[in-house]
Amino acid sequence: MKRLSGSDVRRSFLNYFHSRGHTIVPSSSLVPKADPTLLFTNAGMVQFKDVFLGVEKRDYKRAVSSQKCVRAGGKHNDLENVGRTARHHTFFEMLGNFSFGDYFKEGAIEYGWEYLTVELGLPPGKLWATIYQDDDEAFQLWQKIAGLPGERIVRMGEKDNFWAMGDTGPCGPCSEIVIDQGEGVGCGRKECDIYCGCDRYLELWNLVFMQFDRSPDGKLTPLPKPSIDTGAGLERISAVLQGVKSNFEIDLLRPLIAFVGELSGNRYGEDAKTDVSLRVIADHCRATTILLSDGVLPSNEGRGYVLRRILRRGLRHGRLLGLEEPFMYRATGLVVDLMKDAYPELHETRDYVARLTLHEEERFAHTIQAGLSLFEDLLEGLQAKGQAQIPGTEIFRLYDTYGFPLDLMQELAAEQGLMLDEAGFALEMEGQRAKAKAAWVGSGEVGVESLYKELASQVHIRFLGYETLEVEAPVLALVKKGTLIERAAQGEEVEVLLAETPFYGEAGGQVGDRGTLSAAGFYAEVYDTKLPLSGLTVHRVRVKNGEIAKGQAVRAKVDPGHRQATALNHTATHLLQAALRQVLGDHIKQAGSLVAPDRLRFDFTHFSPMSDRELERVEDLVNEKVRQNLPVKVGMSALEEALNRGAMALFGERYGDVVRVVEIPEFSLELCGGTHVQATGDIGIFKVVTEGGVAAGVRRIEALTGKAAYEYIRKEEETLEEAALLVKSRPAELPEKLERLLATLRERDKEIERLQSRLVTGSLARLLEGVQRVGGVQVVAAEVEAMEPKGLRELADALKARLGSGVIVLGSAGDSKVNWVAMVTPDLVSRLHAGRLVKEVAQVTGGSGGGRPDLAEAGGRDVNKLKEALVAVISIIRRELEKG
RNA sequence: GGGGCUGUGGCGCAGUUGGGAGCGCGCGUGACUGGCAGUCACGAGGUCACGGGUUCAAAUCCCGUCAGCUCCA
Repeated sequence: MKRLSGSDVRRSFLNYFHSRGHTIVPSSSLVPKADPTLLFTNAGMVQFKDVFLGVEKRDYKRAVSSQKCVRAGGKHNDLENVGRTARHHTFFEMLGNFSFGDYFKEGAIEYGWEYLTVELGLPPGKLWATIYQDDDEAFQLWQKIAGLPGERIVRMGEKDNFWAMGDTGPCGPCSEIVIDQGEGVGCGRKECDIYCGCDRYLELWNLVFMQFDRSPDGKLTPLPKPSIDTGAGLERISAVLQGVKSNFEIDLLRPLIAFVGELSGNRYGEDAKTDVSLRVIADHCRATTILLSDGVLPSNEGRGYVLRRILRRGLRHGRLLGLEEPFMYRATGLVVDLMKDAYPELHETRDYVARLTLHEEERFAHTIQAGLSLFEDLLEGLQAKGQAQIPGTEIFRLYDTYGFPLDLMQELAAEQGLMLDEAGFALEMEGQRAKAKAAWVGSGEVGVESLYKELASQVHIRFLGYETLEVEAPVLALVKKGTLIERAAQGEEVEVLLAETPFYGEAGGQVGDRGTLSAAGFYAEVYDTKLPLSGLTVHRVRVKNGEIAKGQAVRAKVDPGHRQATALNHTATHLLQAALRQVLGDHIKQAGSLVAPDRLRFDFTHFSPMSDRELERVEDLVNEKVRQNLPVKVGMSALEEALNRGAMALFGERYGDVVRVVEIPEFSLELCGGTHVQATGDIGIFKVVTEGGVAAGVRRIEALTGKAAYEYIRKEEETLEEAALLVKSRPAELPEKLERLLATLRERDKEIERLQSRLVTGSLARLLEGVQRVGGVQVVAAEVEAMEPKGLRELADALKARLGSGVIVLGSAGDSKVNWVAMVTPDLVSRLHAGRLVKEVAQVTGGSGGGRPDLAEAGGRDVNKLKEALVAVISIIRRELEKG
């Protein structure tokens, strides 16, 4: 048996199969392209799914790869097990060889056996094979090729040894190669055998024999070209070769454990509890680093949420080890060093990954801090009431709203001798799940009309719009309100299908063309063009003159102005995306796009609002490219080749073998079916109008080009000039001028305040002279000069101080409004309520009010009734005093 | 896709039934002072995220927008 490092194993695997006619295919991203059903790439075959399905063709029939994989969330959820076992990981690498209709069972078993026993030198006597119960063919092959005795070939059921991609589609039996590590490994029980779940019998490699196609009714039909898909965990094989009992002790993981152990002052292997934490952190550091590097961002939903959970779980275990300061960001660099040979892209994103990890660590520390103080308050309250259990609703609130980790709560509660009402918590959680699920129903997709599907299968429409804007072609079909018709007359709105068309149907965010259809005695306006299915261009038409009939030849003419204006925006969109990637980073991906003749809208993935500076740099960069007047090159290319050259593809989009590529030399390369300008200079000016958020992690930019951009800038300029004119200034001096104006304004405000307080003291004497006595209580009821509630309050305060004891009611008339303030000194509040008093007074002036017993405010509308209301004050006070 | 929470001086936050915008730290000035956050006095600093609505009156209630946090899918 050879003793190989993880990197050596990886290399030897790729080389072994390469020298046997397999193409080495680089690992695909952890974010599966064109597969929205899958959260993360979780097996080597993911990137070959369409090849197995026959949808996609590649120029090789044998492939080998070492694939980055993540299992966390979804069907394969290993998250909670990670760290507690020797084998579970969130991130791992899967080695696999693949045959697409080339060699089958025999070849797969031959290669598998030879690689393990000859190349790696594993002892044949220790190897076993499991097969599917009915697969006699595999049984015989294992005997013949490997010379395995019958008792070391074990038949297993459907659950273990029958593999399927989904409920329907390719599937088949599989066969696992298992190594018996001897009695010293695993559970150690005498009766331990291959059916035991322990590590003594370790599954090394799964060979999948894809040989059936399962139809929706469950029937299996043999595939014409059976295929092979295999997968072997790199970590497992390395563990066996390095003679260690756990995946975590191999050279790819051990340095991480050592690093974290050193940071926290823990030695691996000394304490079972801290060992779990060390393993968790080592694993989660790998997952975090690689997920971030592949463009996943921590967020509160989807993939990003899984990443956040992994990262935070790592941090939680860091705290258990006593690491309270950020530390994971330091470990990401080590991950890069351990893995960069195999995955060079890690190197490029090194700093970015560390930065983001640190950011997320700080954010989590913040969350914990906030949660801790809330939790302490909660405990205090409960202990005061003598409760020994924390209610589930409270736990849920902390968890749900503030993200406070459940296990941390358990820990803290236990310290205080308190219990958690976990059943109650589970109930709340269930309610939340049910709500989310219920909301999910009903948001179904809109299906393509069946008529279109039928038409698409019958006709083939050639699109000529890239080369020409004018074509003469016969009418294939006319559709009105979802049904086929024979003819359409003047005034009717119908959908027209032509045998050939220069019209671009709405696709890839670019709006459909407009134009005209005409023939002798017939004329119609095309107001929109749709592409409900690939290759099915539908013209939406309003018949202006004459009649159109099926079979008739018409002249189809695209509105060139509309097309050109749209092209400007489309090319500009490509420039924008490239510029965003250059300024903000490679995590920028298109998340939506609208290309219209009058504007463009671009949605992209980014974690925070763009700063003014960033926006400026993006806009500058695009305009620079416009001025360089770069040629826009459009060509066809093999999908593979285009992707290898780094072409931007749309997430979730399926592409054919041959794709259209739009290139702006040394700046932008995208797969795109849209129409573009000849050279970037045609765009003229590029101007961003808005930047904002649409969803978590998605930003939106709206921008203008060409004439629209020019007009926009001109309009801004006019507004500025107008504003400058208003303050008798010029645009360039406007900010300075406004600053001065604001300063004087502030001065004035203060001046007014000063004057008002002088007014207060001035009117004080007059008001004090007018003190009346009602039943032995001093009363001031007076009108004062126009004053806001604030001024009135101050005046009343001053009066109150002078009076010592008494009641004050002040009214002040504004333009069409009366303001009232009433005060009652503390010694009188038991007999008089300022709120009730002022309310009644204000009602005389057609308003209302209220407030505290000692201070109240009110307002009214009828300025002329002010005097009358003041007279009423006296009688109201008299009445109230007599009552009490 | 569906919930919950938050947004108030530079920072951290309080603000009760709608009725006087506050606290701590920081900042400025002055005086005092041998200290571990020196002490005291005075002062500057606010679009209560933004926009509507209700009301005599909104930081407070209602609706919307933006931003952030957080849970579920």
